[in-house]
Amino acid sequence: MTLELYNSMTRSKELFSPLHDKTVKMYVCGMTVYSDAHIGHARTYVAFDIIRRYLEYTGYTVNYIQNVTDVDDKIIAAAKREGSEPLAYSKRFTQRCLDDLAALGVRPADMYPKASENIPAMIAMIEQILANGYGYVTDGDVYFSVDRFDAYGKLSGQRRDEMKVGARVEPGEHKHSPLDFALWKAAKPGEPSWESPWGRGRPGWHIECSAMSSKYLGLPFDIHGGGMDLRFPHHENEIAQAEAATGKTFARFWIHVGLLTIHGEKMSKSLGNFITIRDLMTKWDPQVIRMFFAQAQYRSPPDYTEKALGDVAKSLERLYRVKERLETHASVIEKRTTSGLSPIDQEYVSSIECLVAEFTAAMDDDFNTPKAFAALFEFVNKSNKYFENGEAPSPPLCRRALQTFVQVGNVLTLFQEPSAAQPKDDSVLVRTLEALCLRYNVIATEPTTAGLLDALLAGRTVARKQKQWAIADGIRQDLEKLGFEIQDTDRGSVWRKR
RNA sequence: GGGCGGGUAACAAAGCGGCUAUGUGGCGGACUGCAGAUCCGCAUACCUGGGUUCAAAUCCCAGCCCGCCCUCCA
Repeated sequence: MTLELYNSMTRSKELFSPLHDKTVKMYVCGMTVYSDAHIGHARTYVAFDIIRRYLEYTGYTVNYIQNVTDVDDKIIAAAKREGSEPLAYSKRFTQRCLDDLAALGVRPADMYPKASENIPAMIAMIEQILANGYGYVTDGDVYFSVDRFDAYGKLSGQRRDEMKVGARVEPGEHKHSPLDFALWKAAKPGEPSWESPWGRGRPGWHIECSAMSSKYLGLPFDIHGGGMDLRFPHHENEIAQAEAATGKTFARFWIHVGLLTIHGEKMSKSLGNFITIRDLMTKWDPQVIRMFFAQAQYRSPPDYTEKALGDVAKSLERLYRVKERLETHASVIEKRTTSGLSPIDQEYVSSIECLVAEFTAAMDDDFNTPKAFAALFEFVNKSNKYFENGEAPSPPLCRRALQTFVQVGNVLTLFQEPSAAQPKDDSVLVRTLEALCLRYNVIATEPTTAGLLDALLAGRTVARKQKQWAIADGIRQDLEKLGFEIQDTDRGSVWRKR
């Protein structure tokens, strides 16, 4: 295995191998749960889902931890607005956000530690930082002293003297230097707070990630990830805290995901272009959304447009059509008497091997999903040719091809839903189809969606034989309105759910 | 001002010294009653100006644009 990973820390691709044999320890910054998860979150967590799946595909065990920030200014403000307890409020949104991600088809992380449940670990780390001389206490606040930490800026490639120019100090803060950041904030009335050696208060934002990643993964761990926007100051601060406290290297590889834009603009509430996962899923199949993200390499920023999603939906169709054709051929009883593979079969065997080789090569190159898709589509083309070369495809070979296709597709979060070939029997649809049967004078034996469709198609075949094109086209059009694609193939007419 | 990353055909998006990327769309052909699917073929590219090289979209220099971060942010 020669996985090369772009490390944001060194700004170059490096050969990846985990510290501990076959286990990859990965920490990804999670959500601040003050409102519904948006499609920017989706972009990031789909990217890490794919990274995780590929690592597993290559034989690693991945210990994937994603935190939940459930104590924060915005949460407190939002809870106050609605008149509820901040922690109850964030608990509700934690569930909603994680549910949304799950509904999108993102595999859950192995653990979602909450900030509110790990206060002792944070206090312990702050004490270590103070003991090592990297922080100071003022009026119940605790700050990290950036000037004491020489390596500060190593992740974002910035120099401290340059950073000071743009740094801000909020009124009421008691920082010694503008770059210093809060480790612990003194309690304010009406806000959640915990006892600490510095009086009641709550943790600063950055400390939770340092403390929880150290606690649950140990230092150093293999991969630390998050959105590109977190690189500075959040991740820089995480490094400073963890390394100042422990003296150990914090994370070995840093992965930053390119941020989603909407029609070329940054997504933000002020621009009014904020789209939640829930909203998007009312318009698009989760799989289309996931594939949309995967079509761009994780480091580049995808741009959301309706057209882009529509194009992806069509591409996905092409993938599914081949999957369905493979399923059909795979389930056929072998008719051939000779057991060996024909030269055409042999060629298809190489196509399958080629898919695996190219897919692996693409993903080994810093999870190059666009290249991986190219391999998949090349395989689609070869498969279609194999089906149509005049010789009946070999069912065992198709089973093998299907298995490979699905296995590889799964890494890209594809094919997680069964093929849409078997629609559900909802009563409205059944009644509509029955009405169509009456209109076209067709008798169905089974009052199911599939039975009615088959009957209508049989009726259409009769009409076609009698060259009654108006009737044949009418049936096709009516079924298309209901979302069924009708195709006349050399083996008869078939329907397919769209 | 400082830091980071980009500018590839109609659109999206790989490639990053010599080899058809790929997908959607367009055009033509095969198949078809038609449509669709599928296959075959075609067209439209590498921001600009220099340089290095036998050879540059790919390396170097300069310039012009664009995005993100430096304040909470995935």
